[in-house]
Amino acid sequence: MHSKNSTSIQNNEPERSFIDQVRREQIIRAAIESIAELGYGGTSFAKIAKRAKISIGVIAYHFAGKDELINQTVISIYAAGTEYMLPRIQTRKNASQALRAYIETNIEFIARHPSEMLALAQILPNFRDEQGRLRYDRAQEEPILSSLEDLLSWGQSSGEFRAFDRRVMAITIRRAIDGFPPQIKDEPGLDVAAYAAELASLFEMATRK
Amino acid sequence: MHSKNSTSIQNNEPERSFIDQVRREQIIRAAIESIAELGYGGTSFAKIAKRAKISIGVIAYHFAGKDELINQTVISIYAAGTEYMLPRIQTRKNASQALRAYIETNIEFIARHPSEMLALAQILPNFRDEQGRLRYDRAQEEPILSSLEDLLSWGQSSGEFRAFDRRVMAITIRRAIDGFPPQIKDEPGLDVAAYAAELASLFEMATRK
Amino acid sequence: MHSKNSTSIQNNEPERSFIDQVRREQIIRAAIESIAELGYGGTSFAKIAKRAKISIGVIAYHFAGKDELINQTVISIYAAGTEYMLPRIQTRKNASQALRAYIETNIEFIARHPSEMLALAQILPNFRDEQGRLRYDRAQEEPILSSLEDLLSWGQSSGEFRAFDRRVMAITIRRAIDGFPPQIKDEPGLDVAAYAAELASLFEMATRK
Amino acid sequence: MHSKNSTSIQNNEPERSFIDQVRREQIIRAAIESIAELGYGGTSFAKIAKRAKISIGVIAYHFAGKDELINQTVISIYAAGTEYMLPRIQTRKNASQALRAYIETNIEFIARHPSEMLALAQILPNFRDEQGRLRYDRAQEEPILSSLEDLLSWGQSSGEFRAFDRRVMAITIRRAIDGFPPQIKDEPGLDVAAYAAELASLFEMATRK
DNA sequence: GATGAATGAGGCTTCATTCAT
DNA sequence: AATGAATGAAGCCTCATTCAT
Repeated sequence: MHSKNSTSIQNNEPERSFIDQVRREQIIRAAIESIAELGYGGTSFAKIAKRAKISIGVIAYHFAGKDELINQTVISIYAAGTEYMLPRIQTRKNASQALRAYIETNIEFIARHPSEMLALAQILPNFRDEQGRLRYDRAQEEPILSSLEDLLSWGQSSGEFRAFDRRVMAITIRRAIDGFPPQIKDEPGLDVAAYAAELASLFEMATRK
Repeated sequence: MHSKNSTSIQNNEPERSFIDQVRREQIIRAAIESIAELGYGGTSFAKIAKRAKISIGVIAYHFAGKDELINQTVISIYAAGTEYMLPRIQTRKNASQALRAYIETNIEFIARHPSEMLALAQILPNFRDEQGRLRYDRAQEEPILSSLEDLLSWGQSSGEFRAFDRRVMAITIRRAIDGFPPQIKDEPGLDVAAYAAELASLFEMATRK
Repeated sequence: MHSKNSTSIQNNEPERSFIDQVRREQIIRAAIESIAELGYGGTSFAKIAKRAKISIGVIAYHFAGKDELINQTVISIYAAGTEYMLPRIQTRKNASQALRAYIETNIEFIARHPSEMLALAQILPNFRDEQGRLRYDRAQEEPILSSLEDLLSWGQSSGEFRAFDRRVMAITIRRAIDGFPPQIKDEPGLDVAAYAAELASLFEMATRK
Repeated sequence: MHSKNSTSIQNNEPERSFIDQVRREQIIRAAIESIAELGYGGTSFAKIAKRAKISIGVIAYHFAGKDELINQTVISIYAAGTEYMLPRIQTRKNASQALRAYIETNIEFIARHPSEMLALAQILPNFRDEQGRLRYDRAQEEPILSSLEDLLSWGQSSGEFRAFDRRVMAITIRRAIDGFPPQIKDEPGLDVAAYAAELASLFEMATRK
């Protein structure tokens, strides 16, 4: 098995057998849960294997190494997020509505996938190469910020939004969203819809003319 | 040496010789730099010792263990932050001014102490006990959030601020601030004052009536 | 499949299907190339399988284990060597000519089969049993040395050669030949015929009366 | 401890404590014996540690890694060889005597240090880097061959030796010497002096006019 | 006939910690 | 006050082998 396809998003993936796919998903699931619960540093092949009730060697058989496992985990989470959010955000009448949808949909997704998002929040600032450089640095976040800035740009040119610095606004929105996973974990009974609405209103005030 | 300060009741800090204090600060400094550069997981006693040009044993001698070293590092950073920010934030005429000062002062401090804040951003979500529970969880952040909510409450009762959920607003402000360290690291030439002003304006719009 | 050939008594080789033979040769070829390039320790079933573009399991299916694969590889190389050299060495008029032919033919064969000989030079001193004893020790080389000593003996009794210790001479000749594979690998443009002639002359001087 | 100084012969070595030196020598000795007995591939930190009656971690403490241990082992063996042989070979009246001394001294040294030489014969063709390239390739042997060629050159210009290819002769002499360790191991009762004398005579015949 | 899947042993390395000096 | 030395646990990874399909 194996075959790292690293950080690239392209589809160099070799065809995989059904059983291989199932195992990989099972392992990724166990990895997500372990990282969400014990943190990135607290997660090891041994812990993942125990959680998935398989032997350690199975992980090494299905993934080329720790790097590939983590990478695939990130890809898997991003894919789930995109699949969920894309149709809910696109095709809005105006920028104001689109921004509200963007924020609310993100918060909803987080509330539905708290483990995934906690895991992601652990992996992103901890996953590094041998020299200690972050594997997912600001450059990786660029497309996310860019598309958000496009949305803000739309609102400004349409006259809905005031003249703010789009980059600062985009970053602030992202940080508000990214900060939600620990929130929901700490307070599981939280009214998610209300939180999302409050956050959307906050940025509506912050952006409007 | 050794002795966690939690054991001493009266003073909360055992008397330390001058040389001991110097060594501790030297080690904490090296720890901060290593964590900022290599991350929490990439930092070990060995790396800290090499950076401080001392033997590994010295660390074990001056700190009871890894936990105490990290704890003292956090305390040291918080102390520096409080010392810097407290006089600059207090004694403001109105809540609106106070909020602006709060945000700008925080951003300024981060820009002046990027390593400390990067280290803190690494420690907080990674420092765990044997069971995997975060040592610094939401509960530890409570006082910070509370005092910020007090500020917001002041603005609301004075009529300066609109009726928003104070907790959501406080969290969003904190996340905006906490997200700045990687920002300044990635883009060292960034105009900090402008960024701070923009952020302050953003939340001024978001809070005002 | 499987079945070490040592178990079959009569034939010393169980009947093999055509496809089985082809596969075995393919695997042995890949093994030779891998060992020649990466060394004995750097070669594994995984590396061989990748080079032969087959799955690891195939090797296990066609060979009872690593031992049998290596054994068959050695046998295959020896067979090729014998087939090449035997007709070129036998039936010489005198011992002096025979010795020259022996040396030159050996060097020629090595130059034509550098991978095989490099692999052999890796296997012989590394292939061991569970107790760490060499599978191919001095005893295995005995027939080769003996036949060479016979040649030397012939020259001494015919009066062509002086009275030297035949064993020491035989070993020295073999080591001169065995040392050639890395030579040719390091310097591919080497004039092989000249090297062989020089070596033959060297031992002509060393043996003649 | 640690501090690799790799393949370089220079003395970048940091000062070492007495106890550290003793441990390093002890570990190197155990490594030599293990490699001589079980081969390069059969030797591991675990085997070395058991032989030296220390824990595995001790090896990791005193050597930066496997590479440094093997490197230091080679250096140690070469140093012993040079120390033994240099005074016995230098200052000879003529080239013929010098060549005889060279061969006999080498053989004597091997007979006195069979484990070292067997270990060396294992390490040289097996010690490789991550890409599979030999750490000690032909280039490393160059100085040895060169000094031997110088000796041969001396004999040719003095009129003692005939006009042969010095490189081929030098290589053949080296291979004759390098082939001796397994010889003496296989036949411990061997008359070393006789073997050495026979070999010296062989090359005397091969070189003389 | 052939393969993908799984396993357990063993490899080297890093780590925090303890201890004698 | 400081350090060098040692340790055992745990980490990831590679390997030859076995087994069910």
